[in-house]
Amino acid sequence: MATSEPTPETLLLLDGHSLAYRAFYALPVENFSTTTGQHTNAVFGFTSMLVNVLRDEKPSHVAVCFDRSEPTFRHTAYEEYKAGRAKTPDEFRSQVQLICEMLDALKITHLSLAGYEADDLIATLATRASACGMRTLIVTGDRDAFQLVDDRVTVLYPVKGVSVLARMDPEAVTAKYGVPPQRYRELAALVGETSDNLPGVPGVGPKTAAKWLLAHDGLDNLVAQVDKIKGKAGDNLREHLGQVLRNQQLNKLDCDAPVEADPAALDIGEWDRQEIQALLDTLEFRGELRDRLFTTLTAHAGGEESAEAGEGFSVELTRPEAGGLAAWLAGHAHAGRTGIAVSGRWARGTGELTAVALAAADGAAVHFDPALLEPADERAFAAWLADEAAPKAMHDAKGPLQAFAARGLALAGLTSDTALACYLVAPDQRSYELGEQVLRFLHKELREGAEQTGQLTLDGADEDTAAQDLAVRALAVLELADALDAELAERGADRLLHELELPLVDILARMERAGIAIDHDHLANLSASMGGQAKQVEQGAFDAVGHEFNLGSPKQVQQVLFEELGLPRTKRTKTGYTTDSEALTGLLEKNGHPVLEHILRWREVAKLKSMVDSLIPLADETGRIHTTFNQTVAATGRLSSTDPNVQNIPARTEEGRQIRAAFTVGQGYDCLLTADYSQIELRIMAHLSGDEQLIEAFVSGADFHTITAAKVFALEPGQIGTELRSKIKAMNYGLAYGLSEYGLSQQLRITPGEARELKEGYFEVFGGVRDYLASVVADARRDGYTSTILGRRRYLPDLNSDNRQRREMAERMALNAPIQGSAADIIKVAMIRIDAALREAGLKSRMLLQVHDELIFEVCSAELEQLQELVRREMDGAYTLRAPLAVAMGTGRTWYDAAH
DNA sequence: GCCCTGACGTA
DNA sequence: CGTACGTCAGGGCG
Repeated sequence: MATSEPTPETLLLLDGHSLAYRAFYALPVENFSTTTGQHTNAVFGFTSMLVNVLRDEKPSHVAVCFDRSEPTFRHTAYEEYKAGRAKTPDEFRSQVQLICEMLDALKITHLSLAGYEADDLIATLATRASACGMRTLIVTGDRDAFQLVDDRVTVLYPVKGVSVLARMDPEAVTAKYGVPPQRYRELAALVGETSDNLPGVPGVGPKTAAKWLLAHDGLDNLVAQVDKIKGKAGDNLREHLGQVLRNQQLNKLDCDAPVEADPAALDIGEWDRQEIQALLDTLEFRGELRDRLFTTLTAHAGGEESAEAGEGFSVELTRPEAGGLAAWLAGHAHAGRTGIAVSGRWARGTGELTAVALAAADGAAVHFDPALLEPADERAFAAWLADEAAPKAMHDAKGPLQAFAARGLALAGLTSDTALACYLVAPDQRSYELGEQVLRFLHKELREGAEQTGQLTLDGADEDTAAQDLAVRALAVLELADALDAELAERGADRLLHELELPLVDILARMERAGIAIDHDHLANLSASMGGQAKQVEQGAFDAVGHEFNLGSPKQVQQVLFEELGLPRTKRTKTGYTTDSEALTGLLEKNGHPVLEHILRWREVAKLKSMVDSLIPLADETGRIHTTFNQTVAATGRLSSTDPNVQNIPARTEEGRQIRAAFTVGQGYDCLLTADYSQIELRIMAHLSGDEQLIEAFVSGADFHTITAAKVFALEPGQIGTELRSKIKAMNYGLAYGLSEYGLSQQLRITPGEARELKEGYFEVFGGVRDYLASVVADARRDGYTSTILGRRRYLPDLNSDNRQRREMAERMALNAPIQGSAADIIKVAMIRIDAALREAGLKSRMLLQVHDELIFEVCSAELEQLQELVRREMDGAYTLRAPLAVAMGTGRTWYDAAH
């Protein structure tokens, strides 16, 4: 297909089911599934065909027609119509809904009509379009549509996979079938259609049928002269004549179906890029797949996103001589905001710069190596960079900030970080790569020079290209920042960026730079002792089964447990049967095979040992480790931590907690202080629900789970034993996660009926919580997103999925996101307040780590009391909840000792 | 070497 | 069939 000129007034009609079915069988389903098990091969294939046709044919009007489940006149006329068809696979049916969502997002009309097949709707619309002078293109895998082909109507028929379409115009139909399109129905009636359960004349294929139709000038005459047909085929024709006439009646498409839509009204609307992004996210179309789809969509679909060639970023790049940078800064970098892009490396609280590009609002750009600057330029750059009054934009600034800091440069005046802004707009994305966001929000391609020329160049030219690319990135960041400011203002998230996430960037950078001291000897001792235990336990496992095997291999463990020892099979996983600790503990209780204990114990020790061993080499020359906090990965608004992850250091068991004893106070300081919010998520749930009983339980100040249990069971708090308390504790926490009755019953080892009673009893007392939780989901379903107390949104399009698994998953996310997200908001506010207060007070003590609801400080003992008072004040005051925030603190030489 | 899976650590 | 993460080891693929 090579049509490239736009053809005005072309109507594109697609047969939704037919094409989706093609895609479903053409694309291997195992390559197209989401983590929730939703298959997406049909969605992908259909969308891919759609965008290809949009790109190649540039229609002015589009509609997609779908079949309905109700019987049609064909079923009434012939009971066996389409009988014997294999039942539509479930994996297919759930995808049709997704295709409709995709079409909704693309603002493409889709329609269906009870009693009619998609083909009839297509025939009707095509007929109407012809009548008003439009051309029609029909994309379908159903050959019946060939009867519609004429000078104005063309069928595009998929011949291979989802990418090759045959263009069936009158000539092509005639060439393929030997009869013109208007005779195609007659041919099909003779030959039959297996998929519709319409048998034809035995022994008669398209060749014979065409020969007959040509020789007798059509089916009517053929029927009239049926006695003259010779041979076995002739006998068969006479014998099956009724069937042929019936086929002809049934394969006629209805050109006058009561379709409301008018072809002229099917023009392509402006589509919503947020919606498309969100949908591509939930479909988990990523990597090459997503790029291809989205690039095709953005570049060619009729929406607002066309990235037009040659309309990219034009920069006036200068590479300053000595003294030139100072002059450039004076001339360009004060009036408006300046975009900054850097290249270099950064990790673990430090980094190095290899190049910096600055782009000013006037299109002027400058590129330089900060290591090669003249002293005057260096001073000018440092002063400008640290100037709060010179506004700047960067994309993912924290890493570059570390690299600046390593050169002694400080950055102030950051008025946008475009990665953070994108995160606030769409927190569910897995990547915020600059090029993607530029395409999405600016509808431009961030073409890198190397890609553009596609050839190897000499070193000097490479350098120029790299400089040009970096300057383009700086300009792109600048433009993106403006676009995102508007985007954020629209959804009321501008304060979230400017007052929360942006101020946090530098705080996190300093926490990363500070790192935390590690007691190497303690870790080495732990490693040795755990290594010894692991060996011993491993040997015990070998003795118990009579041979060696790899305890770290779930596959080998399955082999040993279920095949060799014949233990009862556990819950299925994708590839076999689970050997997780819950399942093995269950087996142990039932069966008690000694190897089970060894496996469980070995896993415990091996896990801890590997954590210890991974920490040791991360210490720098001063014995501190420096995590990296990621501010844009958790969809709820939390931070995450990597290399190492300091947010999953063991706390549950005494043995695990020993690792915390290796996190210790460093030189120049006297102890660590930990401060955490007690039950912050439950307090938020109480606050958001406004449930007076739950709020009262917190205000009373006594043990929360005991008080709530007393209320539920109508007892005195003193009468609540551990069992009742733990039941209600599970309820309290479960609610915030969207726990089901089944899940609750599993956890408490009670029957689902008892879990139901427990839940009902709970809601009798805490009805406000029930109402709140219900309204969260209902509101989110209506609005498309949830919100935290500070207005942080999470978009959950799956709330309207017709796939139960996906929908229920989205409902649990909707229940949890405002609670977990509000907690994240609050501790971020607290960190900013604490940081400001520390500076204000001129304290040397400093914040080192954040673990979701806990902050860890390194303290000078002379400042301890002042610090405690300050931290408590700022954490308590971070937000006013109706169930007031409560902070618990502890101090000690190590993280272990500072527990409280 | 890369990617996925299962398992498991935290809040 | 309870949310949010990151890491590790094994194992399949190229």
